[in-house]
Amino acid sequence: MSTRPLQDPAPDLPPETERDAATKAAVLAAAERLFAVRGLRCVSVRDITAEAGVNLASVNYHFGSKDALVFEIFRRRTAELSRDRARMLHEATARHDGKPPVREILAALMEPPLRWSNPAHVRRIAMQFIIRARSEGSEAVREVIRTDVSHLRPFAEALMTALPHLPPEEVYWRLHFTLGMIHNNRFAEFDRLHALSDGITRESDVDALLKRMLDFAEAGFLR
Amino acid sequence: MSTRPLQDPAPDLPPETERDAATKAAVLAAAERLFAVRGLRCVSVRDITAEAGVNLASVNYHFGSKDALVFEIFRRRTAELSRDRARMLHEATARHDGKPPVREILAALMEPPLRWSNPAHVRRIAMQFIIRARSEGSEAVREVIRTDVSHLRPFAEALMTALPHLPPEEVYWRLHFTLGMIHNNRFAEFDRLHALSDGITRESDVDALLKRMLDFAEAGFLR
DNA sequence: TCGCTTTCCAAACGTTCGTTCGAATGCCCG
DNA sequence: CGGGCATTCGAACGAACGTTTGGAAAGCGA
Repeated sequence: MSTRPLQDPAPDLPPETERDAATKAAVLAAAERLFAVRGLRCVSVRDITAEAGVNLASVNYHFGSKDALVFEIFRRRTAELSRDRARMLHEATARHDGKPPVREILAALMEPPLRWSNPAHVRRIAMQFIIRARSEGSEAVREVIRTDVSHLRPFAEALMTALPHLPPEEVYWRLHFTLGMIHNNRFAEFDRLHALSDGITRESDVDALLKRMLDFAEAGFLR
Repeated sequence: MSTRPLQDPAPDLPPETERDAATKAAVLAAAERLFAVRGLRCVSVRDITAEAGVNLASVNYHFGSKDALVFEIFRRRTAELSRDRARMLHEATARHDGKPPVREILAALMEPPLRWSNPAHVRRIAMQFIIRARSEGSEAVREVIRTDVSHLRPFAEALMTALPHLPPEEVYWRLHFTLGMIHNNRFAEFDRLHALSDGITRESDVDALLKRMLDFAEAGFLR
């Protein structure tokens, strides 16, 4: 941890090994926020630098290109999310002598992104950005999503340990279905659900939603 | 069925009440194909008109704008998909004296988009376009997705009839999870699953995938 | 203070895009 | 045959974009 001053708009984005670079921090924070709210396509480099109060050329100077900036934020945030998930899985593993039950494995997968999505959470914007980048990102982003599955491996293995009678192929498919459930928690989908149910579904209750998702997915795994 | 000539590149897109308008048909077919393959953003009006062999101004003349063209294709295709689903639900309802079991309701929801995705299916490109438009579409497209839930109503009601003991709220949420599973069947997600499982998962087997999805979702509903 | 490197800045560049316009063309009906 | 209308065409417009550039400013070790 370097001697970085506590700044309000960008409290934690650029920790790494950089020396100072307040400009870089401002760009990262502004870009993440704007991308999360408006979408990657509808935010220009000019919007970002204006919001951050820095020069137009800053993005290309510090990050190389707009796509590289998106990639950088995406890399940082997904790494952090994966760390949260891995920590929860690790704790569950420790609690159950190396063999956590299915429900706790699934909870480690679901809870971090769900908590991040909570309006009160510090990572709410970050979560929204991740969701945006997943579907609107450049080829490089999609490449990472497609090929980097290292963070999912421990979950697949834990599930196979918890379900030794189940063929691995089956475990992988059900994990795929579960990820689909998780990735579907976007604003537009919640709105649609809200319209369908005439408003009786309230996604703001994170704990209730988590319980529901766990019930559904656990039943699918254990059936 | 009108006396429409069998034309190769656009066999069925523009049936409606138009008189001739081969140009419109060519634009629709070319646009759908290009959008599906490259994405909405990476296809210009020039690409479309060049592919269709028509003048650049044709898109704006016949459809008003590029976004309106996207919306038109999306509207046609989703309407057709909804018709397929409704037909399956109707048949299931008829088979079971007005009270189809959960599994058949879910099958009516899952099977059409899954079949369309099959490489051999006529609607493969259309399905890929729908998926693209769902995430990359304009505000108008997203508005329709968010607010038009009329096609889902019969499914929600059928599920509530099949599960009278379950609170409606619970039914809506589980339907939401099921839709998440369905929407997650994109190329990128299959590739990721492929990478994670070292290639033992083969999404090309539609029937096996459908059975797996039904097993998973049915267990979640009946648990 | 000097010299060097890093960072910042204003301005512009060059490209791509969706859209528009006016004339030309084809087509149908009287 | 001819007038009227829908369609097609080539061409250009104007705006928005990501990126580049060359010089000014600032940080910093010696």
